[in-house]
Amino acid sequence: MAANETPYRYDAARACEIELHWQARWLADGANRAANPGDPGFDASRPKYYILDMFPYPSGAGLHVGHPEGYTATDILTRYKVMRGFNVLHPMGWDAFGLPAEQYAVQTGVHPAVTTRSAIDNFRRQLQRLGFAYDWSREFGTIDPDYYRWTQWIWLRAYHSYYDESRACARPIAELEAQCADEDRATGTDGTPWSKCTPAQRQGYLDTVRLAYIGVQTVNWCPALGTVLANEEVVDGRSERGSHPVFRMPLRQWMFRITAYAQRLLDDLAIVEWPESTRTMQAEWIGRSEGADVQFAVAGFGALTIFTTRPDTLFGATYMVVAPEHPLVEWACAHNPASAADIGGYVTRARNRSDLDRQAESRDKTGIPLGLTATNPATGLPIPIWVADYVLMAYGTGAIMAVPAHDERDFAFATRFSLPIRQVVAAADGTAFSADAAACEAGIACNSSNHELSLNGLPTASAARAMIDWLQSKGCGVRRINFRLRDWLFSRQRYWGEPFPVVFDESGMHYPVSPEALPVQLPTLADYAPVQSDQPLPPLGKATQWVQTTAGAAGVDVRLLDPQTPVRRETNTMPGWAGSCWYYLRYCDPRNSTRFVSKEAEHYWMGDRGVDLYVGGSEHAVLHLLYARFWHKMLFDLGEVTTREPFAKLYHQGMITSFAFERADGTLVATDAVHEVNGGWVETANGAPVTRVIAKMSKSLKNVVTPDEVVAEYGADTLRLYEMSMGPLADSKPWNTRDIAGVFRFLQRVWRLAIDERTGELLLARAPDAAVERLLHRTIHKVAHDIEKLAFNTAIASLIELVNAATRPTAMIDAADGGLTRDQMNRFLRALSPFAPHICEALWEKLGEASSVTTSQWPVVDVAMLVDESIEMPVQIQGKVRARVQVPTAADAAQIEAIVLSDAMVVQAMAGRTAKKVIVVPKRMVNVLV
RNA sequence: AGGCCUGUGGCGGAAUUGGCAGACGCAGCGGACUUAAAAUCCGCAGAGUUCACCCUCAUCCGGGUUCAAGUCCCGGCGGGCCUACCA
Repeated sequence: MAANETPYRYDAARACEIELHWQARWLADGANRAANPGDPGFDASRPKYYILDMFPYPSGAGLHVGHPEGYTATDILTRYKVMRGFNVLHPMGWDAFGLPAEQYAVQTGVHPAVTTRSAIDNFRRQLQRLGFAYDWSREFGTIDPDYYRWTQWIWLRAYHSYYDESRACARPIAELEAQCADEDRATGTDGTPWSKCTPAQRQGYLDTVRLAYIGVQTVNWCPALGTVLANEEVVDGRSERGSHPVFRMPLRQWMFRITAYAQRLLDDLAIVEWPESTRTMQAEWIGRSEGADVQFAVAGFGALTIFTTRPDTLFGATYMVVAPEHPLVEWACAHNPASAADIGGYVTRARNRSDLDRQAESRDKTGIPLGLTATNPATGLPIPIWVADYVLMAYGTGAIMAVPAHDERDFAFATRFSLPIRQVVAAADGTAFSADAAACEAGIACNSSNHELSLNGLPTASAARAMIDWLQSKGCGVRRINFRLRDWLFSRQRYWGEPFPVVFDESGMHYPVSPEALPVQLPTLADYAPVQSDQPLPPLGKATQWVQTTAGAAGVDVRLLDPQTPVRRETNTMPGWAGSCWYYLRYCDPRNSTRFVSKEAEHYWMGDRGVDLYVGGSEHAVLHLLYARFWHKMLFDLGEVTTREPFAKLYHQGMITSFAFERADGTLVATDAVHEVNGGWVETANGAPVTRVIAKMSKSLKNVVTPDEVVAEYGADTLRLYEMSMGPLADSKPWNTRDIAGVFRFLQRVWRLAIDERTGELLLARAPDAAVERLLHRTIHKVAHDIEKLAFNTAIASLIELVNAATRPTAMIDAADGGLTRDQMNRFLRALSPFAPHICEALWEKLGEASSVTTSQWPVVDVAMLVDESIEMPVQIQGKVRARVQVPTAADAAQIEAIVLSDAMVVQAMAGRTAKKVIVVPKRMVNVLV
């Protein structure tokens, strides 16, 4: 009965029908295609805008409602910018190589090429079902040979380049080779002139300067994952992914010399419009510190060099510590057989301890004396040298001078082993030095003089300068800037990644594959499982036919190697980050088969400052965003791109969380094990009360929501609108299924405003209501303003207010009464369309408009409609609101004051007292002080 | 341990950045329509107080600046994120 009365209602079925219809049409019409310069239909007079979402990694589980949050935001902005006359590039693709896909394949026994493709298909289906205005003609995946061909090409560009410190940019390594030959430069450790060097020696030298180089490094080896990991992928001594233990071991690996770019990566954080927190995290990761290298003489050994940020405390250095891996340790054992066993024992224990264990013991310092002394260059006194694992080989020089009086770690160590503590800095505020804690703050140097130098009385900064000057004059120290950032380990012992375009001959020398021979295709391997072992064994090693080949077959330039030469391919693969380092460039020109991106397309879409808006999660604040910046800067130096930075403006959407329930003991309960009892919640099994808390969505808590289920129940427009109305884009917000009904009802009201649910006929007002017309102008104005601010929640609130104001009461039978006129409806639909494009298309068509609402112009606002003739102003007496007065909008402060003081309510509230002072803020408020 | 962010009704959140706290939505309550319900429409709705009006109190707690503080400053408490022996 009821259904018959309103057969044209906007319900889930109708929403879905409309959405599928328009999604198919957009795709068929190429509605969201962006034309490149030179393409038919390209309009050079329009400004460009490049809006990018972070590359999704398609997992087998499909999308959850967190994914579309950022995508909906960028979609709204895209549609808005298009209506504003911009050429908008808004692409989507897939980051599909890497560990998770491979792990999933190993678990299921289905080849990653298969599982990845089906995951991509599923992601694409889900995204298209939400009606996002991506230019799907630009879609690609990192696993496409047409794409990774260029990933390999960029790697080769780095391989063929070195960092010219004098010019602070990357240059072709051929230039350096030519210089070496011209000058017959002595290279390497033994000083052999270039002309006398063997090819292997020359290559060895060049490998010390290449941007993509091979070298022996202490790496993070994760036996459970069967691969090594980058520093960025290791958290608390465990793998970031899967949380498996990670061990340190030396290995010959491909690296990127990202450290050459440390200063520029730091400096250029100033020219990007990024969240402060993200810039801070990158700056801290790069970790610049200023200080000095200081040499301490060790009898027999030579100089022990340390790095310190506090050269001003050199007089307080009472002992030294080297890392267990430091060469001095081995030397000490060789020269002091008596204690060699003890030292060796300590070093072995320290080395076998994973970083995780070191972490667990945290402040409990361990160490053992080396039985050596060094001479403190400032005091001339001998000080003992210890080995301890609180000093890290990878930072600085792997050795420190210990100043226990002014360094917490050294203080803890000195206390533990009863080493002397010598104060050399006095607190600036005169606080006396206490022997139970280190005083690390800057202060005034004291007890710091020898017969040539006195720092006494100098504040820390100038004391440090004076000390460095003195050390430099004595030739035993030098000013130095040190970075925490280390070179980027770029090899993985896994199958599912880009192969390196490089081969080795029998002597172990490496040769690049020539660019024309790219891509080096990843061979199809039936057994791709990682080998769990103590030693890294790349799975590609099993493809013996592929690995063992000839220089000619591998595509090595004949000028480098005779085509018949037997060579072995590199069996490591690139890490998952490789593909995402440059995908934003490929989107500019995704089908180019002769260049990674045409100069013209790159120049047009990247413009002066790169991607205009980049939206993605803050979890990539360091890893992806640092790597991509590094690649971009290399490409910039090599003349391949035109901007210094890839992403001009970055925005992190917040996480969508969910509810879970917590027992009295703090443990969590799955949502399906709880039910609501008059306003509270109890655990179904035992009736015990539980409290609702906010938690991450997880399978175990049964609180994961997928877009598919929401779309089925309400439609895509409702899902989009709900996610945008939840709160500020940047905040983390809990999903509350109950709230979705609110925005769904809003869309139903929009529909009902335009359509008679009983007949399906248009409902349009005869004449515009003046108040509604004013409100419409204000709404459109506010929505535009809010979209530019990415404040979608408040934009939606104002659209709701407008619809509520325009909604005709049920009792109003005549369709031509109330509601919106055709012209008003037209403008309203255009303003709503970026948020809920499908329903707007359907109603737009009902209005008789021929083309799509998405190609219409953003409605024009009459600024005269934004101001009223008179406004109500609150009047405070003594800071409390006691009255409201109506004043002309144009009234100045004096006129307002006059109106206020003559107002009956005000007079009454003042109770005969006289105004001592009247503060008038036009258009805001009035405060009368009596 | 340090750094950054954050704290507003029963709930998600607004507040033009110092100017009427609680927009909008959820949940709730009342009314109209209906035989009834659903749906819809119209209202109410921070707390206190003898309907209402008024008044008082109210943006985690305590101080401060100001004619005026959710907003700025100082101190404390709670929540979140990041870093964590980096010399």
